[in-house]
Amino acid sequence: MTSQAADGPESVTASRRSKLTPEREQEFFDAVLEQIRECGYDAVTMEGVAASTRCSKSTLYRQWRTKPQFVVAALRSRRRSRLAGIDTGSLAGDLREAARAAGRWSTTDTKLLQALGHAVTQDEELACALREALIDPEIAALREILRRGVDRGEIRADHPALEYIPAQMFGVVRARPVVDGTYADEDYLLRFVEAAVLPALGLT
Amino acid sequence: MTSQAADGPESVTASRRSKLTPEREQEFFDAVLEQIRECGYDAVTMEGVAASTRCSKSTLYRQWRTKPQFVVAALRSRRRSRLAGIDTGSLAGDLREAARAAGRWSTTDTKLLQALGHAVTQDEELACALREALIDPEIAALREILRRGVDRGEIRADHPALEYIPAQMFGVVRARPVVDGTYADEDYLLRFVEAAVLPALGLT
DNA sequence: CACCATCGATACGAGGTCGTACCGATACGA
DNA sequence: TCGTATCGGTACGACCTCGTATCGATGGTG
Repeated sequence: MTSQAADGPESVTASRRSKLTPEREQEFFDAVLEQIRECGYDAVTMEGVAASTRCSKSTLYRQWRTKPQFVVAALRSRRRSRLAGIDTGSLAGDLREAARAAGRWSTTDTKLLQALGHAVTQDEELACALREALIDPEIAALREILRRGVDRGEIRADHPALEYIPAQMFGVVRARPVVDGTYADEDYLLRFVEAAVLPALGLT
Repeated sequence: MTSQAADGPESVTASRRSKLTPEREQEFFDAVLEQIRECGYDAVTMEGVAASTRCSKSTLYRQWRTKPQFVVAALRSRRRSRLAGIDTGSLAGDLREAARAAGRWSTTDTKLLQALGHAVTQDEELACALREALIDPEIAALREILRRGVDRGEIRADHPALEYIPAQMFGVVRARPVVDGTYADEDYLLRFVEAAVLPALGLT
C-alpha cells in the first residue's frame, strides 16, 4: 500500500513493454495533469506535453493510443486520498483535520476538477477515472470519519445533516473561487467547519 | 428594471445598427448558451450556432466581432437573478424559498457554470460577464435575505455561519452532480436547508 | 420607384491538432 | 559482439475552426 500496487512480479527478466522507467512515466502524467489545470482539457495538446517533458510525440502515442486514454492513465496514476488516515479520536477533531488536509490540496485539486468538469460529461471513461482518482476516495474517507463518530456514540446514525457532509465539503471548496475569487485554504475551511458543519451536527 | 435597460431612445427613426429584431438576437444568445452547456466553451463553433439558428456566419461576425465577444454578449443578455424578490416574512421561510428557486434552475445554470468554469480563468472579460450574469445577482439576493433576517432580529449580525451561506448554497448545487451523479433539485436543496443550514444558524 | 445596407450563403486562407510514418541513435538481451 | 526494439525527432496528410471576402437577394428609406 506504499505507492504502486503492481499486478505481478514484473521485476526481473519479464520484458517490460517499454523502456520507460516508472519515474519517467510519472513525469508524463504530472505534465499532462498540470497542463490540464492550466489550459483546460480541450486545449491540452500531446505536442505540448511532449515538449514540456522533452520526449517525442511518438513515445506518447506508442504508450497510450490516444489523448483521452493518455489522460485517463494519468488520472489513474494518482488514485490516492488526501483525507485517508485521519484519526484524532473525536469526530470534531477528525473533521477539523479533514478541513486542513482539504485546504492543503484545494488549489491543485480544484483546478483539475474544474478543468475536467465538463469534459467528463462527454467521455464516460474519463468520468470514471476522475471519480476514482479525486472523488470517491475522499468521499469514502469522509464517510469513514463519520462512521467512527457514530460508532463512538458522538452522533446518532440517522442525524439528518450527516448525509450532506461530503457535498458540503466538496461544495465550499469548489464554490469559494466562484464566490470569493480565491481558493479555499486551510484557514477558510477550518472556520467553515467550526461555524457551519459542527453546529449543524450539534457538536458545539 | 424589468428586462432590458436601454441606453437611450432607440425606438423611432434612429437607424438601428442591425435589421435583427431583439427577439432574433435572443435566439442567437439562447442557441450559443445551449451549445456551451452541451459541448463546452472550447467546442462551441460559430458555424454550429449559425446552423442551429439558420443564420449565416457572416451575420454573427458582423454583429459580434469574435467568438468570445459573442459569448459575452449572450451572457450579458440574461443578467437576472433566480433568487430576487423572495420575501416570505421570515429568514427560515426565505431560505426555504431560495432553495426551491435554486432547485428549479440548478440543472440549467450548473451546466453553464461548469462549462464556462475553466474558460473563465483564461478570459477576464468572460469572467466578468459570467459573474454579472449568474453569480453576483444570486449572492446579492442571498445577502439581502440574510440582512432582513438580521434586521428583524431573527439572528445576530455577527453569527459566524452567516458568512458561509452563499458559498454553501452554490457549493451543494455544484457539488451534487460530482458526489451523487445527479443535479440538485428542489427536494434535495430543501432538505439540505432543513438539515444543515437552518440548524447551523440556530433556527432549528 | 430607386437606392443601399444588411441579410443568408459560400468559398477561402491561415493556423493548429490529431494520429501516422519514417528516420537514425542507442541501450538491452542473446 | 550482434540483433532488435524502443527511444527522440520530424515530416506528413486529414481534418477542423477562425475570421474575411464575395456574391445575389431583399426589405426598408428617401
